[in-house]
Formats: sequence, structure tokens, C-alpha cells
Amino acid sequence: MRFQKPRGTHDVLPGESYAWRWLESTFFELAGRFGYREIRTPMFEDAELFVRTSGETSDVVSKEMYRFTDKGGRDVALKPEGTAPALRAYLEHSLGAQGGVTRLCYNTPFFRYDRPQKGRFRQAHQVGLELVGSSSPLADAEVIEVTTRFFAALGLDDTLVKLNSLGRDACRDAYRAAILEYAEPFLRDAPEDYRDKVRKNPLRLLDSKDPTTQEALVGCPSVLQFLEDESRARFDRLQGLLQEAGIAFRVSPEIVRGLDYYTETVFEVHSERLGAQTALCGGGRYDDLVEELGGSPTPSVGVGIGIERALMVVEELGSLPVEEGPLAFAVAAGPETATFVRALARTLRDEGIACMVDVGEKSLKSQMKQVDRANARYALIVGESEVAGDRVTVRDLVSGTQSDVSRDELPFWLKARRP
RNA sequence: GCGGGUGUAGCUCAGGGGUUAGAGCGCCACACUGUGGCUGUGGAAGUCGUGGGUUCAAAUCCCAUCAUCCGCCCCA
Repeated sequence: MRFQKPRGTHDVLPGESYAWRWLESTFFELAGRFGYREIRTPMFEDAELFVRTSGETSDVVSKEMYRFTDKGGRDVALKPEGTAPALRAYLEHSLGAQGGVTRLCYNTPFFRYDRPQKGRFRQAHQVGLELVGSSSPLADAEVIEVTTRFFAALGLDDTLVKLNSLGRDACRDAYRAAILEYAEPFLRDAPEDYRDKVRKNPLRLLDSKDPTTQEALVGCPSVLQFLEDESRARFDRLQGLLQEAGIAFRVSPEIVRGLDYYTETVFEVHSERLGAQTALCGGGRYDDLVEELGGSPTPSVGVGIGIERALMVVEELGSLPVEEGPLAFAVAAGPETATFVRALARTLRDEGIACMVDVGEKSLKSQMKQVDRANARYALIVGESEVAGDRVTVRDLVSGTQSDVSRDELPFWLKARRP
């Protein structure tokens, strides 16, 4: 019986994991420069955590959660997103008790039961930020700045920041009613279940790619016309701050986000190189979320960035980083010298130098092929004469030239040539 | 959840009812018993995705199923 990976999942193979580590370390290094500290939360949570925050009617909760009852009768779900667990942990451990704002960053898998296609998986991964405890547009601007700088650090050159504000309760209610009214003639001919869905969350209509839907919405009022004065002022301030930071963006009233916890600022970053899915990340402000989870009102803002999608764009650009081979590969030119070769390799590794050896007891020729395949820079060839003189013949695999180096000198010789 | 495309060697693919299923790349060996890449020669490697059906005969036709890719929906 041969097994295959579950649908919509992927194995990150040795040829790919290097790029993943590069992306992850780039993210954490950058986030660290802004003061974000890593948090790791469990792979599964009380399912109700997501129902309460993302919203009963959201696609994520209503049809995409991996939700099950465990042996203890608990209703749990594999995390479908990263924000609710991070904030649950923030509250549970009183991370905000010292006052001020709390900056968190994370790298996590997330799970959504959906039909896989380009850029869409059932287990995907995201890195993200949560800036908890500030209502200032400065916080929104900081999160967006880290995000755009991250994409720049990855070498992405065609990203577009789409920015919108959903306002607060009164604005959202008024706007929902307005959309329904505007789309009424169009909805009369729509299927019943579609009408239901739209009634529950009229904002869903706005980011539809369906041509007839888009046509029906031409001239539809923008959410921005319904913003309360305070939200309007904050949105304007945020735009000013982004300009100050040199971040290009486009105000995009169609950006509404699929999770219900967002308030005021929402944003996505898109790339044209992704196929049907163009969103690289999604984020925004969620001022009511902590309160919803039983904490005191704590305005917050955050972002989740899709690792797979970001890497897809880097690959499209042909700029995935290439993994270096080991610096050295020690080769026994005769079976009698294998012991010497192993000792030599140990010495080098103790010095912090990567050195491989053959474990197949193969011929010299076969070992040299291994050196080539491992993409090692130097072959350290040891035969009877080298053992006798306590020396090593070092072959540079790139230039094909050889040097005679004493065993004592070898670590320094190699370190001096390390890239 | 819906629609379409594709599953043949490790990889990329050809073959489209009729003997032992092919190529290129890769792999192994030898030419070259102290040296990788290049060249030449030889070799190994395939439940033709899986299960059922039609047929004297199925990789080939039919059905189902699984996987995968692309799109819808939604999003990361």
C-alpha cells in the first residue's frame, strides 16, 4: 500500500525548504527590528473561538473549518486563521498587563477545507503580525509598513496595496442596507441560496468577480460615503502616514475581507503573478475582537501573509535563493584511509566547517561523483601518501585545480575560502 | 460545493483495441584499479493512478473512484 499526502497539502522538499527558511528568517528579522516578538499557539482550538470571531456566516466558519469532536467530547477546530488564537493567548496570559501596546508575530499553518487550485491549499502557512492595544492610525501604518518592507525584502516588484475603511457599527449597518437596496433588482433574479447569503453579508457582493454582479453594482455607493466623521478622519490620517512612509497604495472600496471581526481599516496586498488568487496578504483593524473574547476593550490591528503565495511570486520572478552545498567532502582514495578521513571530517565539523563523507564504502570514483552531486566546493582527497605525510590533497570542484595542504592548516585554509 | 483538463520508468513525455510498452534526461557499470563534469558502450528500472465493466484480446473503449492542474466561489 502506497500512501499519498492528503489532498490540498504539500511536502516541502529539501530543494524547497531552503527558500522557506529564507522567507521565514527574513520575516522574523524584519519584524524583530520593529519590536515584534514571536508567539506560537496550538494547531487546534475550541471551535467556538473561531465561530465567535470570524462570524457564523463567514465561509471560513460555515463551510471550511476542520471541525470535530475529540474523545473527550470537546468541539474543536484546526485553526483556520492566526489572529483569534494569538489574541486568545494574549488574553489568557494577560500579555497586556504591563500596559502599552503588545507586538506579536507568528508563523503558523492554517487549515481550510476548500477545493485546491493554484495558490490555494487545505493546509497553508502564513506569517503574521498583531499590534494589540493601540487605536491610533500610527499602528495601522506600522503594520502596513512592515508588510510592504517584507515584500520588498523578498524582491517582489509588482505588489499593490489596496486600502479601505469599513467604519464602525452605524456605518456598516447603514452601508449594508444601502447595498441591498441598490442590488435589489439584480437579486430578484438570483438563486434563493445566493440571496440568503447576500442578505446575511451584503459586503460579499462587492469583491465578486462575476461580470453580471460587477455590472449590477456599477454606480453603487461606496462604503466611504457612509463613514462616520471620526472614521473618516482616521482613514485620512492613515493615508497621510503611508505617504510619509513612501508606501504606494490605492483606496479600494471593494476590499471588505471575509472575516467579520474587522472594523475600520482593512487592506490587502496583491500581485498579478498569482493566477486567480491575487491576494498575498490580508489584514486590518479589529477593535472589538478582544472584547468579544471576554477582555476589556482593546483596539488592535494585524496582518496575515501567505507564505506559499509569496514564494510563488518569488519563483515567478526567478529569484528563489539557491542553497549552497557543503564547503567540503572528504574522500578516501583507498579503504585503508577511511578512518583517517572520518577523523579529518570530525575535526573540520568541530571547527564549524560543513564536511560530508561517503557512507557507502564506495570507490574513489563513486565518491568523487558524490562530491559533485552534493555540490560541495572542495574535495579533500586522502590516500596512502597523504596519510603518510599528514597532508590532504584539496581539489577545487569549480576550477578543477588542486592544492596540497597540511592537515593542521586545513581548517584555516578552508575558512579563508568560505563564501 | 460547482465546471473543465490531465494521470504511462525517479523526472519530462510519446504510444491510442492485437506478440516481450518506448524516447530524452537521470541512475548503475565499464572504457578510466588515485579524481566529479565531457564522450562512447552496456545495463537496471513501469501494479500504464485504483477498482469494476465491455471484448477472444484493454495502457488504449465504458463506468466509478482517488489524485493533480486550471477556473467559479472564497481567500492566504
